[in-house]
Amino acid sequence: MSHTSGVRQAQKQRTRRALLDAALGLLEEQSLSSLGLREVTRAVGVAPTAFYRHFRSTADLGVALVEEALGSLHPMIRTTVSPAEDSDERIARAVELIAGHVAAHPAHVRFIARERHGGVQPVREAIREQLARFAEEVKAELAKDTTSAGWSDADLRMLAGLYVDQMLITASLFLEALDAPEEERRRAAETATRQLRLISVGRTHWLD
Amino acid sequence: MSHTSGVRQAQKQRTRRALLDAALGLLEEQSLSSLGLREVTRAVGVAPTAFYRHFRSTADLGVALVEEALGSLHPMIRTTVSPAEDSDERIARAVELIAGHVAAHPAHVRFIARERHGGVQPVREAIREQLARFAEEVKAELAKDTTSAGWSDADLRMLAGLYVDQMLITASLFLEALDAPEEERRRAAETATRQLRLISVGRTHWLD
DNA sequence: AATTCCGGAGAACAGTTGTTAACTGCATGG
DNA sequence: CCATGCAGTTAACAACTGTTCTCCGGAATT
Repeated sequence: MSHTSGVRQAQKQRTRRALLDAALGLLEEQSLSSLGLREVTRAVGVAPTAFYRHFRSTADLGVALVEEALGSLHPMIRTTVSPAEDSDERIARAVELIAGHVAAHPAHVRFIARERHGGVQPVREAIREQLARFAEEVKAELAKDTTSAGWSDADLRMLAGLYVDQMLITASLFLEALDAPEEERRRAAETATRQLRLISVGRTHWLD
Repeated sequence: MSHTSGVRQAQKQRTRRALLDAALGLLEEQSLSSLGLREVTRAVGVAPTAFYRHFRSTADLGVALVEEALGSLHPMIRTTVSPAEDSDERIARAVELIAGHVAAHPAHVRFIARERHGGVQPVREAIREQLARFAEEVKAELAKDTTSAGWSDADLRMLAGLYVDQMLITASLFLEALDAPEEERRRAAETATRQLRLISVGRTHWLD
């Protein structure tokens, strides 16, 4: 039987975390396909060979980062997309939630935006998979809404995909405005809100 | 006076083209920040130092690729977004046009999608600038449309941005489906059409 | 208390990288 | 026709890369 805790495993997890954090930091100014294994271990202060005790390659580390960045985000979906009395209020809440997430985890957001179409296939695949799960969850939530009565399955899928893509666009918009003066950040939120509102309008008149 | 043609300058342009093409080819499986100067010259069959006769660095080459990939695309905007009798017909024409462009220049599209949020700042900047120009042109075209009567400047800007983003999303969707069976490509076109149609519906009911 | 297990260190490997300098050959302009 | 300009070459540089093998110390197991 393998103890889940213990001095040994705890220390291992600590260096693993250090590797992930160091990589995430280095990835703010480059992309994964140019991230060197030695570069990461040097930043942590550990021997290059120690890297192999945790990851097969930097691509492997990238996949782990994807799970970390997106895996813990699923619970957020339900509360965001779920129906509310006021449509505008739900939109405002969603925009605020995205803005807060970007401010709290900018490196994670940058990593996803960068590697979604990046040069490392397994990582692209992992992101695509997570986003597909997101879309499916959004679709399931949309199906509950009374607004979606009479919608075809393809229509629901289309709208869910649109929402997921819009979420990423909004996130990367906030990311660009992170270090900018507050006025620009306000304008970003304004734009995102307007766009979501237009989609919402299109939604309510879809079956005309 | 410097002759624009001549055996000398012609040969220089030929190797320059060879460098750009080789780089574009190599960038199908990696990102710019990991693209080596020697890698490019080796692919062309030229000495590494010859690279410097054309570009200061690989980032510089990247900027040149951006101009090549997006610079020649501006004339397309007007004809695509310009008003038509039938809205659905315009949408279908736009989707077809994007699909055709992706099929004709897949490497260019992949490059833009990859480096838009990639690890090389000057290239990101160049892409951002070109896309901003696109958005402005789309906005100018939208302003002419009778559907946009009574729209505020911020509303027009929002919609133009939405269209530009949607164009990129659609392009990268087609890109993923390029080597896939025809049925998947058809579904991609279907989804893109539906999404544009929903935006169109939202547009016509915006001022309710 | 003795033994196994295992995360990490150390050294060495062949190969790669960007950049420099000094060169060569040939089209160009006077 | 001769002198200049300049795209491309050759050689060399220090620094870097991923990966292998061997080893060490201490926690975990018995």
